[in-house]
Amino acid sequence: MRALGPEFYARPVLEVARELIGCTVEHDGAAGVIVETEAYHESEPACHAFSGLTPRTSTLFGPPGRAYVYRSYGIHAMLNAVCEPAGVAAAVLIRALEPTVGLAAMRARRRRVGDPASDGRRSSDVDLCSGPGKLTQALGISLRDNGGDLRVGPVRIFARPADRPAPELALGTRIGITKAVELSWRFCLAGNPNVSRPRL
DNA sequence: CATGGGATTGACT
DNA sequence: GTCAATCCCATGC
Repeated sequence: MRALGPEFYARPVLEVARELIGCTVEHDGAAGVIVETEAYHESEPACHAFSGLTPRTSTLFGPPGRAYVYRSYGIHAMLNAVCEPAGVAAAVLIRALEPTVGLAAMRARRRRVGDPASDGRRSSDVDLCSGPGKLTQALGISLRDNGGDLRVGPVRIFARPADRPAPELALGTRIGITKAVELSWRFCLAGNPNVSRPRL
């Protein structure tokens, strides 16, 4: 498998968001195929970089092909791929994966600590990575991964195998935002059960 | 320096 | 369907 480099990400963010569907995210021995993404761009108010360069958004304004990881609701880490040329702030939020490698490690990291009653209660493995906070927990991705090179790691993204046809996509509006809610900048692998709710 | 608000999730009614 | 948890950081005095 080939890790994607800056030339892949240094393009319009909507294009990258579409083409990341079917690619593979890997970290610390666990991996999954991307089945859901959202695009964010400095020109629209839902993007963290809308109000300019701050310490928090510096990764977004930096070179493409890096990880932008931030904390949401004080609890969850969110994984994004920085896109467009350096100086233009844009990123693709990775929202859901189909788990492929390291399922046991994912289950262990997703198991709630200090709650033995929850062991074995998981309905199925679609709960492992079916949301942006879930997949970072399952893969062990944390804020320390912010700014890391997605070609080199520790978090890496690999190209979709060239011998397979482009997947059929469904698109809709982005989830959990209060501004620019009308933009259809969410992309899903049509019919995949690992997509987060609401399904498209 | 104090305050307020999330690109969410899981537990509960 | 409702709701709390929890922390980083942007903003404003």
